[in-house]
Formats: sequence, structure tokens, C-alpha cells
Amino acid sequence: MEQHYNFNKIESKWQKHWEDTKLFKTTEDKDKEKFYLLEMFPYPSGKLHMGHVRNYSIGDVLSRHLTMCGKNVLHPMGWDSFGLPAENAAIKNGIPPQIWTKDNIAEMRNQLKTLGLSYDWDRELTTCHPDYYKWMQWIFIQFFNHGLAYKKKNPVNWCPSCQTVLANEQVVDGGCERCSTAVEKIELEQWYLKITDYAERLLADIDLLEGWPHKVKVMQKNWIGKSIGADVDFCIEGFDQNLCIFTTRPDTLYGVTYMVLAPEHPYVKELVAGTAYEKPVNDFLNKLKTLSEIDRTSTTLEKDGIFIGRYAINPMNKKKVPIYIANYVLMDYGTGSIMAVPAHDQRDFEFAKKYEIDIIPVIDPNNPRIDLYNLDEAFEAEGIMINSGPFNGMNNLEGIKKIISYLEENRIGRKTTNYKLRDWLISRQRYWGTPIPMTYCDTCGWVPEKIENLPVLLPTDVEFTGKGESPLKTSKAFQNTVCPKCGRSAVRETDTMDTFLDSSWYYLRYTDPNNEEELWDKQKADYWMPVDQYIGGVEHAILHLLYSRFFNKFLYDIGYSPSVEPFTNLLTQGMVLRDGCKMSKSKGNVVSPEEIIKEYGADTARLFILFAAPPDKELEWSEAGVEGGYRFLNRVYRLVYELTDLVKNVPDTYQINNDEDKELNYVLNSTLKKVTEDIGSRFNFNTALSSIMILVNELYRYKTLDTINSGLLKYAVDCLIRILSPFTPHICEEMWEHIGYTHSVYNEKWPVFDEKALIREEVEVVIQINGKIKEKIKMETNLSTDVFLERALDNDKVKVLIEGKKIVKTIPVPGKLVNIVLK
RNA sequence: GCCGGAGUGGCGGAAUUGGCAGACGCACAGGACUUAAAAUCCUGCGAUCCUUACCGAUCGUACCGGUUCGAUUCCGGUCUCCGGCACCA
Repeated sequence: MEQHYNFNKIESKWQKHWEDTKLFKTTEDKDKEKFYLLEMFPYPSGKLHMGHVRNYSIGDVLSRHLTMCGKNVLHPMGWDSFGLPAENAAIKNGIPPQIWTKDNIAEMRNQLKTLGLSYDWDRELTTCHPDYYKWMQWIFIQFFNHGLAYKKKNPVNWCPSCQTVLANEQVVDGGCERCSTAVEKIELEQWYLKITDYAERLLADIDLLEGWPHKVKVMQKNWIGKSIGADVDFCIEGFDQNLCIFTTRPDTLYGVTYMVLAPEHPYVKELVAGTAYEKPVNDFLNKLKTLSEIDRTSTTLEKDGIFIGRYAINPMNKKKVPIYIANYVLMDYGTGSIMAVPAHDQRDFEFAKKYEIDIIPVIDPNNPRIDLYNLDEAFEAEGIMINSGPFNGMNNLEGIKKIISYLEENRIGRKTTNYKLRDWLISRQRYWGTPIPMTYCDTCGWVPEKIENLPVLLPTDVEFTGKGESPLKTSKAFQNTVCPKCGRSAVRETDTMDTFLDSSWYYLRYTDPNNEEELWDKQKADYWMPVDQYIGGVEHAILHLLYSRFFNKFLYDIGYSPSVEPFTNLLTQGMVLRDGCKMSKSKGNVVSPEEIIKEYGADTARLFILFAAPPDKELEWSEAGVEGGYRFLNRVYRLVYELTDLVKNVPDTYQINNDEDKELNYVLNSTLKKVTEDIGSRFNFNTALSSIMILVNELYRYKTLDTINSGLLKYAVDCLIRILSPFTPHICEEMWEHIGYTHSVYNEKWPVFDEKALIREEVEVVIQINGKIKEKIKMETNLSTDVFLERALDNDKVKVLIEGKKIVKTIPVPGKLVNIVLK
């Protein structure tokens, strides 16, 4: 150990040492309690950013701490390496995606290694490798065989810039989540996964996720969007089919004054064919088509519609009501048609006002301030049913149940549940993804590839045009194949899978990442799963985390995942900001981890990021803060360097000799307690570090004293290095070695605090008068409540203050405070 | 609009169960060391007022109110900011 803190030398020395000794290699060990710690694996863009540093630093503290606490920790890393950027690079620079990705991974792996993270690199997995996507294809075939993968022609979200379709979850504010280009709706035949079959379980099992942030759970609940109501069948006059609508308010059935079909509803064309309404309806449809998806679904868009010349019959009261089409009714929710109750639905109210349609109240709020027959807005709350025939006088919540029973008895409707969640559109017209292992045969239809023929490899003889259809279409060798079922010539699917599929099961594959025979050895998955702690950005609250839960449930159902839920605890780290904004190239406020590591070292970078804010909060980047972290590490380094001669070759046992020893011992043990709790159960690394700083300050004070207890001092320094090592491992290894140890501090035990050292004989007690602090006095800690109170009242200053006044009440809190209430 | 979350010094943040508001760090100011600077070490650092000074007093956790001996913490209301969803019948 040099006299001055040479982080460069120290960090490369220890990184090499860890790698050479395979310090972080993990295997199943039945005798040890397992802990599966996972951080979301990165897309290998080639450049590490501060968000990565934060994510992986948090994980590394936990991993190292848990290991020192005796847990068998699985802490793997890999690459979510399929995706558009690689393909765009191919189009732009002609570099094959394989090469581009491989180079980026190599670069990013090196950058990750300079952070000193405790990964078991033997488990590294890469989703674009055939030995990974072979199993991706295998899983897809299981979905297909279980009827959960299907191809369907449907209006889909199309990003004209990325030239591919998008899942609903990938449309953000009407734009593409990647490039923000406005999404178009086009009609295409696409592959879907039936995630809606799992809607109910995905919703119900959110309650099992006690270790997840409330916010994420609420977001998932809202996304699944369950609503319970009824389907009701309305007859259409002069039409042989019923109009089925979904409503959550069957209690308002008597208030229906018109019906609305989504403009795309299949009945519309038939209903107007050959009538005077055909042309205006077509004009209306054409006008709608000019609107973008964002405008079409905007709540601020004025309600717009048109009567189509037909009438429906209300099954409750046989009343004839007009049928409209309108822009505010969506085809892909419920049945794509509604009953309109303007008195009790704000949207219907606005529409009815505009087109002068009747507004009939059927729920009475029993509120004199509401003029029911002259409403300013729809009344949507609870009330008593009126104008509703036999249901009059009933509370409307009761009415919902009664009307549903009535509908079911008379076979004109039924209780129904609807979800906002749609099936997951997973095919992409892109090259750099897992080929969908399906073949189309004129005789047999869609047939999955034979398992023994997996993987269906990505062809390399393709052209990247960046336009329209999948580049796989340009490879005839890829497309032309034989039907796996009947052996006749057939054509392969040329679309590839959404990359979110790859990341929906990687956590399971880590348990046995190199298995060539099967998905994974079930015993290994049994040992490690579920992930005990998952860490990543909150931007994945819906997409990745919902898809992963879905995949895991399916794999659980077919016997491959041992747990119902994949992630027991979830920590969503906050963003790294600079000048109050997210770091981004366009804003020019990016701080590169590489430069910080070069200038201050990885330990300083980690320390700053962990100290500046709690992990789930946003973190404001501060150059001065980094400087401060660097100063602290220098201060620790100097301390250990100076004390080494004093503490080397000193016996491990020591005694507490005087008050100064007692004080150091107290600070030491309260730090051990605080750091252990802050890391282990609160993830408050910032306060853990502040308490370590207090210990360092105390050691600086203690070492200047006349009498120094070298045994105690040795233990304190020893503990200091151990508890700091999860945060800043390199410098700690160096100091650990310097004070005479030959084994890695990573293999050392986590120090346990001594309860006895925390007992103080004397404490400062606060004396309040009428709740205001007036005096602080020292008292022994073991006093009875009576004596404690007596002492407080006996204080000179207190005596003066209470003189001549009446004591109404005293509240003694032994060892802490006394409040004297005066009149 | 609906649903979540948050508002504490100049700044990041602390106060874990209703009990000393502002730990720890940054910034700043003063001092020591130095020929000097950097580094390091020491001291101060919420506001207002009082006092020569010491000592002290009052206010203070977005705002208004409540519960309580006591509220950053609990309850009701208001405002602001951030995030999610958004014509989902």
C-alpha cells in the first residue's frame, strides 16, 4: 500500500485478482441459504451511462453484504442484445448486427468490470446467441401448443420510423416508445400471445407482491384495468342480429336514450347499406381516418357522431332509441358498442347536448342542489333508482345486482368482466430478433418447427433496406422449407419476436445458463428461484415486469418455473439527473461514467452515487459531491495508513479501559448496528454511509488521545474496512491487505454489533414546559420513573420557571424527556 | 379528468414507533499550517430579535385548521411539483 491513494493502481490490481481467483463464482450449496439478487440486464449500446452505474452499484452493495452475512448469493449479468439499434447500424454503416453487437458487448463488459462488480461471469448470457434463442423458440412453441400463440389480422400500431409494429405497451402518448414518432393504425396479420388469458391471475397475484413498491403495483392494476358489469342484448329494428353492448351501469338501463357503435363496428356497413345514410356515414368514416391515433383518442377531442337511420329496442322497457356512430366509442374495448345514458355518464351527456337527444334521469341523488330534470353535467354517483319500473326506490348499487339477475333470467344479458389489457402483439418486421419458429403449409396451416431442428437460425444472406417488410424475406434459403408435419414444401415465418420476450424469462435461464439439453435443470431452478431481490428502473413497471410475470406464470403452469411469481422483492431506482433534467445527449448534460472513473476511480463514483440520495429517489449529479466522496476515501486511506503500525500484530482481544474507550466502542457498535440495518432492511445506503463517516470522524479524534487502546483500535479499523467494503470494494481490499490479512475481505464475515456496548450509563434528558424545551440535563439511564421525574423537577432552572405556577400534569418518558404542563 | 407519490436550511438529504427538527455531506465564511498555493486540520453556518459579550427569546418542516401534554410524523381541507393512465362505456 502506497502512502498516497492511487486508485488507478489499486482498482486494476484487485479487479484482476478477483477475476484470477474466480472470487464471485457461485454454485448450488444445499447447506447455505440462497439469495438470488438480480439487476435488470442492459441493452449493449456500447456505452455505460450513470443509470447503469447506479443500478449496478446498488446491486453490488447488496450482493457483497449478503455474501459476507453468509448467504449463497447468485448475482449474474448478461445482455439483452437483440433490438433495433444493431439493425440501424447495419443499414447505416453496413456492419452486420452480429459484429456490431459483439463489439458493443465486449466494450460494455470491460466498462462494467472497471466498476468492480461482483458478478459470476461464468453465467453470462446473451439473448442474441443461438444457444439462448433456441430456448426462446422452444418456449414460443410451448405457447403455441397450449393455444396461447395465434396469428390474427387486426388493426395494429405501426411506427413509420422504426418500420415495425408495436405492442400496446410500447405506445407512449400515442407515439413510439423508442422514437416518439406518431403511431399509425394499419391492418396487418400478426402473431399474438394470449396474455389476456392470464389477466385475472396477473391481477389477483399482485397481492402476493408484498416486497414491491406500491406505485408499481397500482400501475399494473390500472394497466390490466378490470371492470365488472354486464353484456346486454338490444334488438335492432329490421335487422336479424342483436346488438350486444357492455356496461358497468346496468342500473341505468331505463335511462338509455340512444346507442352508439364504434365507427369500425362490423354492423355499421350492413346497417346503412342501400339507405340514404350510407353516404354521410362513409364521409364520416373517411373524416375519422385522417385523424392520427393520438387525436382520435384524445379526451379533449370534441365528441362527434352521426345518426345512422336505425333504431334499437331497449329490452327493459321496449323503448325505441336511435343508433349513432361516434368518435368516442372504441372498437377494441368491450363489444365496440355502448348504450348511452346521458343523465348519468358525462361523455354521453356532452354528446346528447350537442345532438339534442333526450336526457332521462334514472338515479336520484336526493340532493336539493341538483336539478335532476335540468342537469349541468351528468350525475355519476350513488342514489335511488327512479323511472325504472319495478326497480324504483332501490339503491342503485343494489339495483345493479337485481338488474343483472333479471337480465340473466330473461336471457337478454349476463354478468361480464372486461379488461383493458389486450393480447400481446409480438411479431416484428425486423431482422435482429429471435426468428418465430413457425412454418406455413398450404395443407397443414401454421406448424411449429420440430424441436430437434431448433434453433431456427437467423440467416446471414439478407439485405437491410430499412423499409417495409422483414429483411428475412430477402433470404430465399431461409424462407423455403418443408412442412415439419407433412413434409411438403412450405414457407417460414419471416417476422421476428419482440425483444421483450427474450427478457421475460432470462432470470430463469441464469440458474443454469449453459444447459444444452433442456431449458434448465429443474433442480437448479428450484434451488435459486424466485429472484429474492430485483433491481431496475421504474420505466419497466408495466412492460418488462408484467410480461415477465406472465411468462413465469405460463412456465409455472407447464412445470418449468418453481414459483408463482418471479420476483419476490423489487427495488425501482430513481433516475440520475443533472441540472434537474434526465441526462441525455440532446440536452448535452451527460456525465460519462468512464471519465469519472478515470478522474476519481470507481470507488468514488460508487460512493457518491450511493451517498447522494436513497436508491429509489431521483439523484442530482454534483461534481462537488463527487469531490467530497473522493476526499472521504482519501481520509479513510490516510487513517488506515497511519494506524497500520499501531494495529498490526496486535491480539484480537481487548478490554475497555476508560471513558474514551467506551465512547469509541459505543460509536463503533452503533455504526455496526445502523449500517447492518440500513443495508439489510431499508436500502438506505446514504444513511449507512453517513454513519460510517461518523465512525471515521470518531477514529480521527480517538487517535490523537494520550492513551490509545490498540486492541480496540485494531478491532475498530478492522470493522470499518469490512463494513465499507460493499460500497467501495477496491480500496477496502487494499487496506485489508495492508493491515495484515491475506484473504479477500469479501470472504470475511460481516461484523455483529455488541448490544452491551450500546448501553449508556448516562443520557441527556430533555425537560419541556408546556411542550417547549427549556433545559437539558444528564441523568443515569437506570432510574425508576418516580426518581426520574423527581430529578427533573429538582433542576434549578426548572424550579425558577415553575415558581408560583400550578403543575397541571407531568409526562415523564424515562431516559428521554419530561414534559411539565403548567397553568 | 382519474390514480399514485412528494413538498424540510444556500444545495443533496437525516429524523426508523407521536418525543431534542436540520444527522452526514456539499457550498460558504473565518482561523491554523505554508514564502505562497493546493492538500490537510480546527471553528462557525435555518430566520428574526435581544445583548458589549456570554446567555437568551420568538418563529420555523408548502398553506389553513384539528387531535394531543407534545405533530416533519396522525386526521380534514387547500395549493404546488413529479410520475402513471387517459373518451376503457
